[in-house]
Amino acid sequence: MDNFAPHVYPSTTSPTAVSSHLSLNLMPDNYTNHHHHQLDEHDPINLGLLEKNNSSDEVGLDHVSPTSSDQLCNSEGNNDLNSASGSTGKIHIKKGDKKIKKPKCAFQTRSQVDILDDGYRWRKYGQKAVKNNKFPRSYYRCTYQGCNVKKQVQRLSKDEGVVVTTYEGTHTHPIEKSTDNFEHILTQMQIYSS
DNA sequence: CGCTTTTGACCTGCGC
DNA sequence: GCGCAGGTCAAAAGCG
Repeated sequence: MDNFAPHVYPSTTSPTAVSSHLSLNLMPDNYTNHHHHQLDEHDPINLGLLEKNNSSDEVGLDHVSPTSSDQLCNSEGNNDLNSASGSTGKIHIKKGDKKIKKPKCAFQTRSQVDILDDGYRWRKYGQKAVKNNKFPRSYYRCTYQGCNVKKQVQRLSKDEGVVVTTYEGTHTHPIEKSTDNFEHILTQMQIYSS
């Protein structure tokens, strides 16, 4: 994993705040109208998430205190979502090509359900067992034509109630469902967490 | 029938 | 160079 660590945004105990974070970060850059404070790398709480030199080379998510419930986002890098593996076949990145970093955001939420309806349509394309985690990590891709946004969903083994969703890239299209769905998400979260 | 999920194989990068 | 771990592909199965 030579990926840069995603920024993990603080998911809060307040569902409303979670909602706002989701709606903010799931929108493509050009849909983002407002800014909020992103935790920087000097934040001691997030160092564990941002540093890669841990015993586990996971993004460090397992090292996060579940109660801290963080949200990380790396918005630097290139937004060229089609460059990773443009054509079919097993070619991922051509040898010699410059590695292009995509923006990555990770959300840590406390929920019984792994898949949060964020308004986009996703197709699962893989699942892998993760070291030091008894739960597998699932890989999803946005099904919108031409949109190469990916996300990973993983449950923490240290706290089964915590789900980490990592978004990679930015959507090239508007959200497909009403953002009212966030209300539903939050309702679900509240139901399950009670 | 078309779309999604499952799952094993394959590829790549990194550390030793 | 080798082994490990993460990420992706693609065929088959499942489902509405």
